[in-house]
Amino acid sequence: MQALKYSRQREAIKEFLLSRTDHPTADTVYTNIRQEFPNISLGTVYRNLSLLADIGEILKISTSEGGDRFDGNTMPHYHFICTKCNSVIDLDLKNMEHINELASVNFNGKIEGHIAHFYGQCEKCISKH
Amino acid sequence: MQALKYSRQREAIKEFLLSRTDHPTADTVYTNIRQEFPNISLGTVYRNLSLLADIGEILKISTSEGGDRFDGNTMPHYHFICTKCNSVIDLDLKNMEHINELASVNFNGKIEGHIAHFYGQCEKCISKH
DNA sequence: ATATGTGCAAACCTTTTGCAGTCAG
DNA sequence: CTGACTGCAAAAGGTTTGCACATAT
Repeated sequence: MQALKYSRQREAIKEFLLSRTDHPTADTVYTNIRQEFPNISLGTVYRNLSLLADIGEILKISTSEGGDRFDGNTMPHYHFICTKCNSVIDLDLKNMEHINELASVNFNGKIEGHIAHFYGQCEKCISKH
Repeated sequence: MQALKYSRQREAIKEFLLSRTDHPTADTVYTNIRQEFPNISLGTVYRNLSLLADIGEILKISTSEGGDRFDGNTMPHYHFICTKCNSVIDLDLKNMEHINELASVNFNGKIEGHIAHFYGQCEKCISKH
């Protein structure tokens, strides 16, 4: 078991994510945190993002394009990902726990959860036409 | 526009995927195709997998653990991913197009589709306890 | 003939890790 | 004091790409 000591870097990363709703990448976190901690290393950013995601204080969002995104909002919710600009936007969609049961029909394993991402074009990209 | 010429390598890759239901990685495809084409390169495998996915003849499944998986079954369907062994299994779950409309409520972009992956433990990993 | 496909190898991008030193409890 | 955390740099893992040659049409 790991004892978890305080670290200013970790707090700053968490604070930063709470201040944003645009689901930054690890590199974006790194670039921004460096304004406060010029010597922080990318490795430390990754280690803390992993740790925070493991203990449930942030969410890690795996995307097909580019790197993973991180979310300071840990309330269960779904994401929209723009296929043009790759921006990740929160959706106002209630949790769909029931689809786990639908998926369990005729399946001989144990389904414990799901992720769902919605794709299309975001408002900005539509208007850029 | 690209003219698309026949290639034995590409056909072999497509055939291989059609013969499997376990959603192999690019590297698994490479290893197996090499039995028929000992000199094929990994680059060629990636190029053809991308091309086939682009023209809709195979599906590319992005996972959070390890590399992408590929599926010769292009019928719309959902996948279960085991959190222990990372195996990817087809689910017998009818298409849930309607959740796109649910997600569109209060959203100012255009939702064109979704992906959903279910997580948990597969039958084999449960019995390995 | 010529555009597309291939093999090879190098490059790329994101993420992880080993190490020696630093810091919190 | 001790284990957790850090910066650094190297390495890992998966994927893409530039090039010269081969092949399909």
